[in-house]
Amino acid sequence: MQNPLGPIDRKILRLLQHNGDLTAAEVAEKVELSQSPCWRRIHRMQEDGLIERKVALLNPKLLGLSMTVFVNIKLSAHGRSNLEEFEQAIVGYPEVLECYTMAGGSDYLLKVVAKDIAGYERFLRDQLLQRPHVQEAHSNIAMSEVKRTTELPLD
Amino acid sequence: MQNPLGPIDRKILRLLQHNGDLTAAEVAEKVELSQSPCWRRIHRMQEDGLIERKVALLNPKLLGLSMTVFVNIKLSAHGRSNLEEFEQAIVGYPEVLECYTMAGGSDYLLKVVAKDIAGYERFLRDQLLQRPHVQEAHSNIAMSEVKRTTELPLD
DNA sequence: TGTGAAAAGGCGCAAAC
DNA sequence: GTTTGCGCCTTTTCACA
Repeated sequence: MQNPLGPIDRKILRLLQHNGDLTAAEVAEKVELSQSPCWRRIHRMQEDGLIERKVALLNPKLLGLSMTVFVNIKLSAHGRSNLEEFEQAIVGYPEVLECYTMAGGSDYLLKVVAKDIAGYERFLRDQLLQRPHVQEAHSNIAMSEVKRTTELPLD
Repeated sequence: MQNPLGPIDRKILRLLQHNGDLTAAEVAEKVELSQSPCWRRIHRMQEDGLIERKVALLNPKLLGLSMTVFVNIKLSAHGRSNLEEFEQAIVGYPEVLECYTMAGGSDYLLKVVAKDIAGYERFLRDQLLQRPHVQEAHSNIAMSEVKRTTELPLD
């Protein structure tokens, strides 16, 4: 892997993380390069894992997923196996989009989506709170979305 | 727009939000359909906005973005224009990936990425805290990532 | 690294059934 | 929804500066 990312590569990445449908030729045009080297750069960055994959982004509202909730979880037992078991379960829940271990007050922060309050409560009551060693779960409900992007800063 | 999403469409979406490189033919094969109707379904869902767009997902670690911070913001003045001005600024910051208005304690929740503590502090001190009417900013630092996906639940 | 060209096959898209 | 087909375009490679 060839690390120090040049300005051209940055530009390519910026384009691609905004529109994954762009072909090598289209990208080449926008970065003022010819096809081949542009294609090679893209290809290399994919192999390096810098470009992880391409995905289709869906519209949550149109799918009826109008709720986003951030949940702070605290466990009552912090043995290695307890943590691992909890984390594995989390990965398996499709309604949990993100999960981080946190410094400070709570052990985990989860980002959860649901259709509505009822749907969220069902997930909370029947799934999350049923897990062993879950001591606290503080739900913070998002009322509206100001910004949501997958584009990382490239400066 | 043709609303009640059938099980085949769901399956298509599930595939596409996992791998956006799949061609209509490949999707068709996996959902046991022939090319054309599959292509038409995908095309329709794009026009309907259900499939918003395709993007390349980059690896934050390899870009040196090893920090994720969730920031709770409280404003001191909640006039319409203050809120709008703040939100516009937020949208303009590339290091802010997500921002929601929250029910409860704080006004906004931001998800911010940075290279390291120093980089984050610079953003906090020089950008966020410099904005008018920002009263409080509580930073919650993510230590490790258990799960991170853009795939929405489709059940 | 860059440029230009070229082969081959795949893909989008539409028509007819 | 199916099968068929056309033609463009994309990807991928090579020789060369």
